[in-house]
Amino acid sequence: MASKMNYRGVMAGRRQFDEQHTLGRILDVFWHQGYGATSMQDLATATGVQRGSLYNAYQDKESLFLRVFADYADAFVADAGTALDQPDVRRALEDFFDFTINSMTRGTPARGCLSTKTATDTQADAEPIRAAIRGMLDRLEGAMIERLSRPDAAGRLTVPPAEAARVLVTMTRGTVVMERVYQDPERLRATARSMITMLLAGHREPAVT
Amino acid sequence: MASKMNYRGVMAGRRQFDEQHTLGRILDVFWHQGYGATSMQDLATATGVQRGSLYNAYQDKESLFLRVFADYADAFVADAGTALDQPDVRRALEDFFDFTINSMTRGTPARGCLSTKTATDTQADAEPIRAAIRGMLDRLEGAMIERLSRPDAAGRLTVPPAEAARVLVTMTRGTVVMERVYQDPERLRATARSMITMLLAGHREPAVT
DNA sequence: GCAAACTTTGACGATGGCGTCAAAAATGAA
DNA sequence: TTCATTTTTGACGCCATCGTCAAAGTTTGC
Repeated sequence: MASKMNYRGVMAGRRQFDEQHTLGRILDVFWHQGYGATSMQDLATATGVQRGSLYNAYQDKESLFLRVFADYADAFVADAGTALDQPDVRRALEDFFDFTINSMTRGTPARGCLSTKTATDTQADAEPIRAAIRGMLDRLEGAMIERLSRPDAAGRLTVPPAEAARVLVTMTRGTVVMERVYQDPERLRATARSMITMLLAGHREPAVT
Repeated sequence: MASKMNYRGVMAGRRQFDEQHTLGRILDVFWHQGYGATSMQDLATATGVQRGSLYNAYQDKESLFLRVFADYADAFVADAGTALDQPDVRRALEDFFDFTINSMTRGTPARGCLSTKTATDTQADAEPIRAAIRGMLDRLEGAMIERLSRPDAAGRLTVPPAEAARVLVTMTRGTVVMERVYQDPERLRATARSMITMLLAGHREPAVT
């Protein structure tokens, strides 16, 4: 039952580390430091798992990144979809931007946005990584199109839903960059509100309840 | 007159390299590789100037970056201002986005946007660097506010000039990220046109001549 | 109970980065 | 002419990273 250790303190045979916990830590390190600036040693230190064990379990840094990025992307898209699922369009879009802004300003120092950091990281230009980011943004755009196509939104937009969705997704990427530069969440929210006003400037603005 | 070489091939006494040419090369390397991923050795190799000479002339990597970034920012803001200086607002904004898109898609592979790469580079988080980026974006925003405040624009905007300027600058940053991910300049231009339509959706759209 | 498969560990050599330094030589001012 | 200044060069020591590997031990299946 109880694991024994050999003369070097080695326990072996089955995986010794809690995978969920370890992957969570690893996501955190990538998120804060960025893909390119993170070494396998950084991950080993942060998790308490030896470098060799990580190589053994996950092949290499790229595979490990893709593994944790998938979890990150799933959670992000799901939460964004939840935020968008509001009866009032303006409210839905505000919640959407609030979610993205809160996500990137969390942590000390603020961790920023993993997908954007990775997208602009010259050391993360492998095709599988870029494909993963594309996949996430495509899903995000899809969720946005769905929301903007609902009856309550359609008549109020200054451009068609598909165009609007692309603008909004692009805008969230810009917001991420501005966060890095100005470190001012309130400023980001204000800019997001301006964006929403532009989008909904078209027609019949309902009274705010 | 003619420089002589010592037994090691050394020429010394005055600066041996063409500073303009060297700084141009260095800007290019930073632009393509990003600040964090660029080593002093990379710069030495790219310019043909020895590592020690670069240290001697420019102190360290950060100072060198700030030096070439200043030139880059000056040129970028000036060219953006030129693009904005069109009689028709829509045309001005289209030219503005065309300029930024052309700037980032130039080169093979496309070099992207230096300020955005740097803003999201975790290894470029020193305050002087962040201040330099802020300075450039502030100037860009200023030029945009100026253009949007002209009589021909004021009446057509769906939000006030200062708000619109901030949205548009943020949008250019987002465009940069989308370029990295999708590598499709035409897509970027289409998104920019949608953005402009949203902004100008307010009132009296003049006939296109 | 035995053998095969798996995990952990520490070490290996190669590579490359960093910032510094002294030697060598050319320049320009006194 | 002389001498202080400047520039270039190659080498220095230190440290981190990389991917791999064999040894050791545990677990599982037979």
